Amino acid sequence: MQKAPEQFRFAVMAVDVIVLAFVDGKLCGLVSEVNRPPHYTNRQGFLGGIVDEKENAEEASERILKQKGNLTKVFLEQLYTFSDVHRDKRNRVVSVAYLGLVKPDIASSYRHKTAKFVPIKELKDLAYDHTEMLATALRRLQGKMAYTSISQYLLADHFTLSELQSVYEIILKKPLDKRNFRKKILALNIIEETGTMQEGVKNRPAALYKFKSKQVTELSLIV
Amino acid sequence: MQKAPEQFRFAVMAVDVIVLAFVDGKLCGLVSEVNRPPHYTNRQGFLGGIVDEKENAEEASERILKQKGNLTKVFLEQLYTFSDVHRDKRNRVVSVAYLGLVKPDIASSYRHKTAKFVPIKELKDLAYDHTEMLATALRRLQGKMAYTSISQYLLADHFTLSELQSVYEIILKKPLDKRNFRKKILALNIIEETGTMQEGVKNRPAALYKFKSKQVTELSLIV
DNA sequence: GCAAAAGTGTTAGGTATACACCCATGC
DNA sequence: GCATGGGTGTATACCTAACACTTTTGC
Repeated sequence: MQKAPEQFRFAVMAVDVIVLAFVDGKLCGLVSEVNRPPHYTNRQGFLGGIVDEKENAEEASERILKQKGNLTKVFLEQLYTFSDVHRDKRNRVVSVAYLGLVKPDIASSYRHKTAKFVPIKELKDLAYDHTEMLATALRRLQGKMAYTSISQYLLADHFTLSELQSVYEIILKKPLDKRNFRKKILALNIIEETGTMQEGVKNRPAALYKFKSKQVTELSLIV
Repeated sequence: MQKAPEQFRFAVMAVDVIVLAFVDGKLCGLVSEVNRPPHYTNRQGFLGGIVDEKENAEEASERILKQKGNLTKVFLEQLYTFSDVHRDKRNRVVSVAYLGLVKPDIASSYRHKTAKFVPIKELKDLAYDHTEMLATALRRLQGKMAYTSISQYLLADHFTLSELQSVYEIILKKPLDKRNFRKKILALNIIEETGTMQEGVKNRPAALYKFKSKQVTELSLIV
């Protein structure tokens, strides 16, 4: 694929990935330190980078997660493209933002020399326009929780109904009635019992469930 | 704003606007002829163009609609960014696609030397990846119809309940019960009677309604 | 008076909500 | 035996869906 004439290429094409996951029951974002004086010093930002010649934006997101965070097989969904002229104070960069979701078993054992999961409540004053990106990601996640099975990417393959309910409660920011939640989610017929139980917990062990399909499916409203 | 070093700027940043409107009761898209041999000859495509140095993607969309279609004040919403390496066979172009909605009174009297509204059923084999863009736009519109007041951008300022119902039926592709539709839409409290009636129709004149707010508001489900 | 679209209520079935107690396990 | 979270059913209010006839106007 050839490049267009140089005079038409004003902008750098970048991607940023807002990777979210539950760690210790808290919703966290994957960030690393940003230090680009003079405009951005000692700030945190999501992982991102420049799209190269031979890849599309989603492929770039995957590559960058691997290179800058040693993460693979992350669920990705395109969020929004941020193109304001001054969104990066250094020079013109247009960024296609992706939402990334990681299962809690991966996230809680995640260790990396630069990137780490930080509770979203502590993510203030991020570099570039990443605070706005985070808000966009949370809005999208809230919306999708209500009518899709996207929650499966925030849970281990086997999970309890209480864990599933907790994901809903934290993302939707409202408490749900346990009996009604169970009735509803079981009626949707998207999860099933694995036949196994929790082990090594200090209270009554819960039954473990799994999603029937690994796809995100559209549903009549969950909440 | 300075440009980034040339070697990072692989792609051209473009926008394409999928402008939709009702003309004669049919949902139509605004297209013009595309003739870019050898890859694209005698095809139709949505209006689009290159984002320039001093504007963001939404501003570029507005400028291009004005320049290439003499259209202003179009409702715009960012749809999706198309970045496949070969989506434009000539050279690497990343396009931020926008959904544009135009009211039927504007669309039905629209005349332009190159652009025209064509029923979407006749829009086959569009240039570039514009067929995929159209599908994305229709999906988005369907989704938003169900839980927002976005339909206001597809209706004249004053409209009848039957016109409103027809917009829903055509976009959602299913017939709705007249009595139930009226009950539901009035209960949402987003429209009100203007106090005026249709004139010059050859049947019983209908009451005219208008939206209370010019914003797109989120609602509990309409359908 | 006929064609065309406007306008209008009721009923039945299903869904959502509110709510409290017993159970299994580890320590 | 106590602390912790797991698991379960019912009654009511509300909402949804199905359905047909009369009214107003132009011609």
